[in-house]
Amino acid sequence: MTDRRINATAASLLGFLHQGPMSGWDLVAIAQQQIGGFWSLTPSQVYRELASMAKAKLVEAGEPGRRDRRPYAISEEGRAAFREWVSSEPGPETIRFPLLLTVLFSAHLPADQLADSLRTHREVHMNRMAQYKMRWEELHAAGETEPHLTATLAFGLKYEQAILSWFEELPSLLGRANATDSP
Amino acid sequence: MTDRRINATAASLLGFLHQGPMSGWDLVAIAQQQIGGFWSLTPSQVYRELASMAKAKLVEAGEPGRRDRRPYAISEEGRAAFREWVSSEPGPETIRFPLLLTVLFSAHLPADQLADSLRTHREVHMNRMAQYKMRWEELHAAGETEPHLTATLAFGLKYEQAILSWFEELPSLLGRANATDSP
DNA sequence: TAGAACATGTAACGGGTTACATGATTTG
DNA sequence: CAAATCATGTAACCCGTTACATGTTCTA
Repeated sequence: MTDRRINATAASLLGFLHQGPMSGWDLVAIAQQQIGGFWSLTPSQVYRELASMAKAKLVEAGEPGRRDRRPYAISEEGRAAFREWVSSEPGPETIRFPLLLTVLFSAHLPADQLADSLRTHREVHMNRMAQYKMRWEELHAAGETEPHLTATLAFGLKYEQAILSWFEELPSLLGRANATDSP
Repeated sequence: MTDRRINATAASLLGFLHQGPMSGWDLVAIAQQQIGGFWSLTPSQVYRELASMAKAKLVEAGEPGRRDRRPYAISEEGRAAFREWVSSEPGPETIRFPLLLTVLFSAHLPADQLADSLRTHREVHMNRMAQYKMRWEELHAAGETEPHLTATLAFGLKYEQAILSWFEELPSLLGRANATDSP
């Protein structure tokens, strides 16, 4: 009887709650680790979604434990809403990459400033790549039980690799003036 | 004296308006082609931003031509606001890929439904890749004058290639049950 | 015992999305 | 002349972001 379709962010919280009751804090942490690479969410959002889902009876708040941890449990209606969401067509992906706007319009920018930005962002992605690789090793060392986790992590690896590869060919595309590496 | 910082969407419109006055319709088209791959925007947004920028004197509306085309021209204040934006640090990229949520939670989904979604999305990306390749050829045939366009297009190619490569290794990660190709 | 990390929230704003309305021009 | 396409917009909603407030427990 859930007539209002839930959004993807709420749905992902419900997805995690299938593993058992969790607090907002737990959910932020697990979401950051498992879907952070392709689905960002902030603590504020999590608490708001939890509150609104509680109102809609999709989850039930338990008694606060130590440090006010308030565990939320998924309800039967919650499972139904989740099932409905997961079987609906996933929408197209959206990507918003400010750095690429900067690159496109970098004729209006001193060359060294562009190079700075590129260097900074490249480092961010190198770090992310390193993180993903570590996680990949961990998963495989642990015996590889969860193919879905592996599959999404594989996406992260491909994605970061593509970006790094782009950074590498950039200097030759833009001309050495904007090289990201030093002389 | 522009104390309110403009947002990236407005900034990109100003960026395009450096080429000369354009109507909302023109801007939607050019944005779709040149930044659509990493920065989505809708007609509604464009018209709203134009209206608000006109109010803030960053652009000036001209007389409507045929079919009510109303050309907007960037003003001196607009150039200043753009310059300020382009020299500010570009923020981190955000990506939201609903299909990956579906994959992560696909234990709650019949295998054939997942396979359907995967096939559909894979085709979308194959088409995008084909588009990008055509555009790449066009640019190079035309004599390669604009390195920034080339650079952003190169990103699109890398990105789509990464996604396609991910689709290809998916069956082996998820087990043949969810293969995207037929027997 | 002070400061760091934990934990939960609220309020407001901005902007992305969706749905809808309207009229002009072109083409079959 | 009817239908398709071009072109501009408005209104409302939802949701992501940011800033802030508050109290708790751990640890150096």
